[in-house]
Amino acid sequence: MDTFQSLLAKKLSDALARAGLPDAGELTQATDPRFGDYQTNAALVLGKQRGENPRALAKKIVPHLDVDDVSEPPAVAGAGFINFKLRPAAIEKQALDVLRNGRLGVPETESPQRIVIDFGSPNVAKPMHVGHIRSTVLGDALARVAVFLGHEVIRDNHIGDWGTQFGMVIWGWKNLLDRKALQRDPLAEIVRIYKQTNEGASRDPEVREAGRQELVKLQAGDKENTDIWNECVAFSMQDFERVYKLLDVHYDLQCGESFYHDWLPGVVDRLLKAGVAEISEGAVVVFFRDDPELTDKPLIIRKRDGGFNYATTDLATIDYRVNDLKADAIWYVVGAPQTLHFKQIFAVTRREGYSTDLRHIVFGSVLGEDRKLMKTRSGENVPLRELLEEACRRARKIIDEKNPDLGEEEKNDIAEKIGIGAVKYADLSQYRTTDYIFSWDKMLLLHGNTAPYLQNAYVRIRSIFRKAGELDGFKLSSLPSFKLSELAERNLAKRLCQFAEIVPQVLTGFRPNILANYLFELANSFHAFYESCPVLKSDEPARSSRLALSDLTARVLQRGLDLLGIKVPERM
RNA sequence: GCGCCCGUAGCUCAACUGGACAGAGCGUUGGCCUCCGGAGCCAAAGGUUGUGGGUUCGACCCCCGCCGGGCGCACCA
Repeated sequence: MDTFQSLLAKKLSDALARAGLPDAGELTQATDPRFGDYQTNAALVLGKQRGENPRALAKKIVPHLDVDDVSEPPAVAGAGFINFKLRPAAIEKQALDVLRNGRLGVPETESPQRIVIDFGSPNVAKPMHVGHIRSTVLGDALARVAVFLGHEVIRDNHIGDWGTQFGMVIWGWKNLLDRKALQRDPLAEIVRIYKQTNEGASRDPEVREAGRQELVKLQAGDKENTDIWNECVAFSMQDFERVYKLLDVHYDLQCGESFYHDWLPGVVDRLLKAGVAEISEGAVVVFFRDDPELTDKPLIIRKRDGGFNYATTDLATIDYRVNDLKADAIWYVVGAPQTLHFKQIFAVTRREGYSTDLRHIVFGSVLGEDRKLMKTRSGENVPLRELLEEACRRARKIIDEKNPDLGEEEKNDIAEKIGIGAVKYADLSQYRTTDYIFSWDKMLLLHGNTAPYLQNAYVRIRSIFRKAGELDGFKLSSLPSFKLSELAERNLAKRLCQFAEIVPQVLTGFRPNILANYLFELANSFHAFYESCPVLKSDEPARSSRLALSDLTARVLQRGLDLLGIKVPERM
């Protein structure tokens, strides 16, 4: 089905053709309600192209616009904008179409792709910390939106399970391990031995060398070291899984760096043979002499000592994703510090002739209240699991105050939905590339642009329907058409119709925050409607129409929040 | 030194990638509960978009120069 936007855009194209003008400009939601509901700058763009007066062009276009069924007569305004104001009858009809449409009117993409999304990527032998939250939450949301729009998505957790740190971990395991501590809290013990070994290595060259030897043995396939490595990976994965369960994040694939280990020599050989890479100062290096930005930034793919680094691994990973997984696109949801790295990697693959659509989706950092990278008091990274559990605890405390009569089990369930939702929403509602300051108080606020505010709007609607069921056994299947007599009703209905216009935009520019902002405005519109239009106490046909409007709001809220990976409670 | 990102109300952030008088929330001030959940609604005050130029019908957005902050630049991932 068409949205208002796509419908008006088509009608605009037709009108331009009839007026003997080329297609130009765009048709968008109005920037301000006083201009109407939709607007086009076609006349302005054409005016510039042809050196003609924009207002005169607009006046020439308007008579050719056949929009009588949806819009009041279009008006020329300002420098040459053409404004459209929707007719109430058109809103009623469109809202009904959306209500009956299983996808809430959201169109499927016309060019479905197979997309590998690389996000999360924690390191083994370290707990996940706040630094991982944006990648994980953002990547998951983008995956959900892409799936909903009809793409085939492979969520891949590129776990850091093969770094040089393993030499240290294995040496520590053999020399410092406390078995009892390992049983109590495996990951904490692994972190302890790693840190202690690291400190030892920085003082004592012999320890460092011993660690290096353990790494060499591991990479050569030594049985004992491989077993230790496997155990460390398994313990880490347990920690990750707990976090993923809390976050409701799931992967289709968890191919860590170790997965690509055997292919690295082949990658280097191939690039050497193809003349893409060359030997320089004993290392194998790719130079980008024709690229002014990278000309003085060579990429090492084999170190002087013969070892490979993560650039090599990333190249092998692209091979796998393109050749075996048949990816049309690969999205890397990875922090901004790696911008240069990905530019280099992408440049290499272009030189090799890959046509895959590679995107580095950067994001800003999570800062503490002091505007520095968020750390604990002692300067450590904040473990993600503890942060999430704290969010749930704080949510639980609020529920105890607001709604003490709920059962224990339900309270915990709600607390999890609110606490986790608040953390995710604080992240996703922000523009992707800006750093943001993590604040418990602001995040769990019950009003303002927060997850609890949106969840509350949903809960109020559910409450209406519980009551409706008690009163007269109301059933949604018997819905009549919309009758939107009040301004607040029409505003809400228009907003609901816009969901279909907003969702596809999330992927152009990878901006879940526009969906978050839309949902916030939707909740605003609903609350305004709720205040001024009684639902259950009104007479027919308004009553049924308002119930339908409420139902549709609940469904859009639920679906929209689901696309952000946020759950809604029935009560809170 | 070179490159990338950032600077918007007291605070935290938007602004649909060049559109109309730069919008929200928090906080502040003032209203609204005989009414479906007040975890709500309505309203007011608050701005030279870091700064100086430029491009054009039109600039928070693009270009150039400053100021201030963050990050990255050959063998860590």
